[in-house]
Amino acid sequence: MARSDLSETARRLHSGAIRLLRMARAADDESGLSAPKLSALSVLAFGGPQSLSGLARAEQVTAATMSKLVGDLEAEGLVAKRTDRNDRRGVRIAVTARGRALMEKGQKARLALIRARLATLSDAERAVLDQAAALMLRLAGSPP
Amino acid sequence: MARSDLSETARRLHSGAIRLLRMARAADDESGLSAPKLSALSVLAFGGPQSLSGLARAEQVTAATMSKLVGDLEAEGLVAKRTDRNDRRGVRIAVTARGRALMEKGQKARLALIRARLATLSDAERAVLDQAAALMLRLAGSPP
DNA sequence: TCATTTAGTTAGTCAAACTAACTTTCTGCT
DNA sequence: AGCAGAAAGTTAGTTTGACTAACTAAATGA
Repeated sequence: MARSDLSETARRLHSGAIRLLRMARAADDESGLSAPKLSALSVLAFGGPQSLSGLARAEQVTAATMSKLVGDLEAEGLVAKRTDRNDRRGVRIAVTARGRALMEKGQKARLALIRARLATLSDAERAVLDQAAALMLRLAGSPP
Repeated sequence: MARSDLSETARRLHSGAIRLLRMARAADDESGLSAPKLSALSVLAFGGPQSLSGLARAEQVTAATMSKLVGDLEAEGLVAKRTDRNDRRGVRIAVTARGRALMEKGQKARLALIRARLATLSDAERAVLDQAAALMLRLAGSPP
């Protein structure tokens, strides 16, 4: 593949990802939670209880930002925060059942949008996207 | 493809797109412009001069938000704004040479990141991503 | 023991998003 | 022609989410 083809693929991939996420974002309003909140809940739901700084790192924001956001989530009963028994400087943050339910609802709506669109494709096309998803995660340095 | 496979593909595609864009965002700081500004400049650079409301629609924000942002871009000499001769209620906004240069620089940096990652893949894998990009644009209802 | 580092919180600031209110211009109907 | 309603854009006010700076408490290692 020539250099210009690489650039073209990069450009279209970038553009495709942006548009796909914009489309999926339309479903977020239903949960009544912002994207940052949903995202943090998702990290907790899938990764289990975290320290505040761990959560901030996962979300690529500062501890100050995450401290505020977690405070809000706690006030809304979506996470529970308590002193870390192994290191009393820190806290452990866990998602509550309510928080998990809301997060799953939000995610379900988002994925339903994508899934409905996927259903309009052929099996071969879907297989392409399946492989591409794994490649994209690899490109970004994340585990699939 | 079964329903659960569809959901899994949707989940991984969603996740892959998020991570890919997060990775690409690392390059944005170099241009000294925010993502919203770069995005608006991009729309103007590729789509030609626009009305303010057209630009707001393309970026999926309100006219108020875009009015402020365009005001800033104009102050920075990156766009030129003038009354629309055909409808004096409105304005035409065009990217300046300076704005275009900055936008292209920013985009170049972003795509370079993706391209470098693409270079680590096999030809077959790249072909998969190329096809996937077109499919993603189709899924999102955008022209490739 | 103590200097340094780490974990988290709070205050202040800024950008970007929204809504509301407003002015100007356009459109279409009477 | 006149006018009501709609469209285009601007400004003010508010909220959220991001950052930095400053701080306290706890942990670490010399």
